[in-house]
Amino acid sequence: MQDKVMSIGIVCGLTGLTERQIRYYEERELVFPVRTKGGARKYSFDDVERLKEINSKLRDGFHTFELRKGGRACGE
Amino acid sequence: MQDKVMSIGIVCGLTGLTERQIRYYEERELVFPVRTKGGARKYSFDDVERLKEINSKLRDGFHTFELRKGGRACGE
DNA sequence: CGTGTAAGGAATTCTGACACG
DNA sequence: CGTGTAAGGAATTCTGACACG
Repeated sequence: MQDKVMSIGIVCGLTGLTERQIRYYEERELVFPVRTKGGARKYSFDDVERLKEINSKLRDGFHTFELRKGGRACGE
Repeated sequence: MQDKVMSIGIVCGLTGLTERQIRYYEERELVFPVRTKGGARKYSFDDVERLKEINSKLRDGFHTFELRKGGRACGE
């Protein structure tokens, strides 16, 4: 489930998020897709779950920097 | 594992096969990827295993029509 | 802050065909 | 038969920016 094999389009379908949101969460260092030679992002099923949780927390009022893993104990 | 989420490029990487081989196996009705709106093939991890086995059998001397599942026992 | 969009480019995938045999 | 390749087109994804607030 940790195989980074899905392109962003499929992830949008599985999460209901837009490409913009998914790329932004990466910019904020909340998810870490791998890149193909061509530069395309590849995600795992675990990433999909993580993305759904991130968006859920944001809708609950959290901020991206509060969701960064490895940080201090926040909204877990 | 049956989620059809991988594009052919990733499948090539996971199986070691070429796009040509993968598309040919579909043409011979050995694997059944789903299609995105744009027409791109999407495969599952199960498909990846199946593809590796197909290629293995072919290298053992079998022919594509002999690898079709639900083959002759069906009797049309 | 988190997300939408238009813009142009680059990488990916598609189909049908010719080739070898 | 099973697979390679060149060809042109269509769909996908990328980045950086402007916008709202």
